[in-house]
Amino acid sequence: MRALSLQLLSLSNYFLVGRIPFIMPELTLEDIAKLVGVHRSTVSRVINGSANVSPEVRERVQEAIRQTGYHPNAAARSLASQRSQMIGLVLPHSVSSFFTDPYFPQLTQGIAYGCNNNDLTLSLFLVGNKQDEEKISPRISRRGLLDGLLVQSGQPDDMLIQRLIKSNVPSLILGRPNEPDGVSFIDVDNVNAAKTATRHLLNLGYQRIATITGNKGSTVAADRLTGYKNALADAGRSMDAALIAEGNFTEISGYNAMRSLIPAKPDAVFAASDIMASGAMRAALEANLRIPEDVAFVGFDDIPLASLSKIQLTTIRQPILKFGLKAVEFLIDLIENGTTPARNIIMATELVVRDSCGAKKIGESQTAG
Amino acid sequence: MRALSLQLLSLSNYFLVGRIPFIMPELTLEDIAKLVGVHRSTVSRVINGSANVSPEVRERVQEAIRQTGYHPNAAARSLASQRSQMIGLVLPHSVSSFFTDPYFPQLTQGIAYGCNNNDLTLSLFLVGNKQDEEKISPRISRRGLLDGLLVQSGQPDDMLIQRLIKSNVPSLILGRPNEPDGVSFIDVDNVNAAKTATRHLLNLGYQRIATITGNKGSTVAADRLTGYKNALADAGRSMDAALIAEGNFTEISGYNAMRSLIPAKPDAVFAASDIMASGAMRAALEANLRIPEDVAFVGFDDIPLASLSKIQLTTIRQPILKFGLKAVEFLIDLIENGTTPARNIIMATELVVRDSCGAKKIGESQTAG
DNA sequence: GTGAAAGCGCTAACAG
DNA sequence: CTGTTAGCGCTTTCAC
Repeated sequence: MRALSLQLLSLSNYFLVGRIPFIMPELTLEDIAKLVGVHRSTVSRVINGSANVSPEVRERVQEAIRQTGYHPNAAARSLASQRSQMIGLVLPHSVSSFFTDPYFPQLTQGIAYGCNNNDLTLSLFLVGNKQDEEKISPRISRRGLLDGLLVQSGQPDDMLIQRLIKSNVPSLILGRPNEPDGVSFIDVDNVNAAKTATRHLLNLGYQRIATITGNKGSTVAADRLTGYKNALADAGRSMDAALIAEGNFTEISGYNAMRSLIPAKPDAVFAASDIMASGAMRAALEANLRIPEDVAFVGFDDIPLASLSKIQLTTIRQPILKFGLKAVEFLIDLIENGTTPARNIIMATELVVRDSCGAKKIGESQTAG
Repeated sequence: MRALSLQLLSLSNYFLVGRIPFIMPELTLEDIAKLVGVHRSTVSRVINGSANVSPEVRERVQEAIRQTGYHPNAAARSLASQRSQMIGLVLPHSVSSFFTDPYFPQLTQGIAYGCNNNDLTLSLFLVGNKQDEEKISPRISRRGLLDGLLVQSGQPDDMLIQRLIKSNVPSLILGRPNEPDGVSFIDVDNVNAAKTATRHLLNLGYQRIATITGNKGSTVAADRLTGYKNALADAGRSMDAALIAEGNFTEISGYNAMRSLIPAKPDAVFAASDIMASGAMRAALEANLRIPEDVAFVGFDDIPLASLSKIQLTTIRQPILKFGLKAVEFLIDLIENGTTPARNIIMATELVVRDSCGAKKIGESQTAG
């Protein structure tokens, strides 16, 4: 150990050690190599876990790295290896509900954990406005920066997505894309989930089941509406346009949608997100409607609020965290094994029955009766 | 344009164009240079906005770049310039309330927008567990990856923070650090904000003002508690330990804290976060206490929920988005002008009066009387 | 199993 | 104003 320190003094970076004693010198591979008495490439081999190094040399190199606190330079490594070990997460402007709905934070968390598990660095691109789009797009397309891209699916008019997909870097779309031709994506089974939710209401005996949809144009919203319609059709029910209201995945839009729905006297509502369900329930309560006696609710997402609010929300649980982890693994696969042909993964969801749908009360009365 | 395409064919990357017609060739500076008929460094100059280029050449180069869709290689640029144009945002494990509280998502958004404004790329490091810490730390310290670091202040036992600060890359702590020696930070004026909140309750005539604190050990929690105590002391009130309950910035902790507080019969509560205030109000309602008649509430943060819930919350508004933008600018300053001596920025907050504190009702009755 | 040599694609003095 | 010349610190054949 003493010998090591002395040798350090003879390195090119010595003066740094001398002048600013508490700051680590900016060591290079070459420095470590000299220290150990081997060639640069041997040190590189042990760092990269190559098999062709004798155990004895390997140990000495590792010891030197430990002692000196050496870290390889990321830029140099990227340049030489043509791999940055970095992936990007792109959230288009159209998902501006970004941080009002807990969905995206949780998704981001899942992706971040996925990156941790795989020794990847995550870059976050949040598009705030049209200007941002112009500035972000070249940053993302710059070669040598990102090994792969996770792109959140948004509105059809998001040109950004189209541009990025064509940018040569392996991409995976989060959510069903508007134009799914030739691009891989990962999604949850929104159609079946919404169908399950609606059928649950149907099974409970509700007659006038309304729905509050997400932004028209987004594939999530479309798929959940399809599920709702399918359930009704399967049950032989007719569709009533007065029972379909459009929201945009915000609380206030759920509130407004519910107010527009009330005249049509729904006895149950399937909302395409918990946040909207929450707004809708607020509107119902304000109108002196009892939940679930006068009007029952089922949401979508299973955000924390769903189980915390006074009237606990029956909802569809999305495996958001798992979704993020899976997305990272899928992208890695795409990077390593090529993006063609395009593939996709559809993940299952789960119905969580709580109070707002009235199942428990109905169950009780049935037991009582 | 046609001439350009023909010339392109003679470049080293031509075969790529030939085989995979729809994929852009991996152009280099050299390719653009040959195309225009100038030297590589001239192209570099126009890309980097150097003044020393004749307008005519500049225009020709820019045209070629536009036509070819050339983007400089990020790794090569970082390596040569010793600047990556990337900063990191590190969220230690101790802020695991990360995505249950809208605070952090909003902060992240502010920082992301700050990066957009300054042509910076943002890397996100979310520490999920102790293992992550070991894996993330070397990634962050790798030279050549990050120009600077934004580190969220957390618990005193977060060794990660200490390690990062010493890692040689310019760092800025978000929130008052536990050991502020020699490191720059940016924070909101928690002490004064909490004092303002408490004084507001005092001025309204409440006699038994309780507080729900954040995690013991975090500086935010400590500062807000100090503000509460200061306000009481300034008003000549004695401190009652039974009126201080500890939470941890989660909804459920606010709920539990309130339940433990109820026997002490507080007539007002200052909660150190809106989320906790929300949990506390839930507990109060459950105990058949009216808000604000039986017990008044003031929160902290001004999250969207505060103005959306049935009983609108009086709270302290933090300029979270602005805070994030400011943090990025501060960090840039630190990167460009050095980190010593350490400096800090303290941002002001604002009291937002709504229904939960009873000010309006008291105002009405005063007006009436 | 290890060393030598050749770049990865760019920036940045330095001449001229 | 532009070209030349060195690298930045690493990976990766290729010999031996």
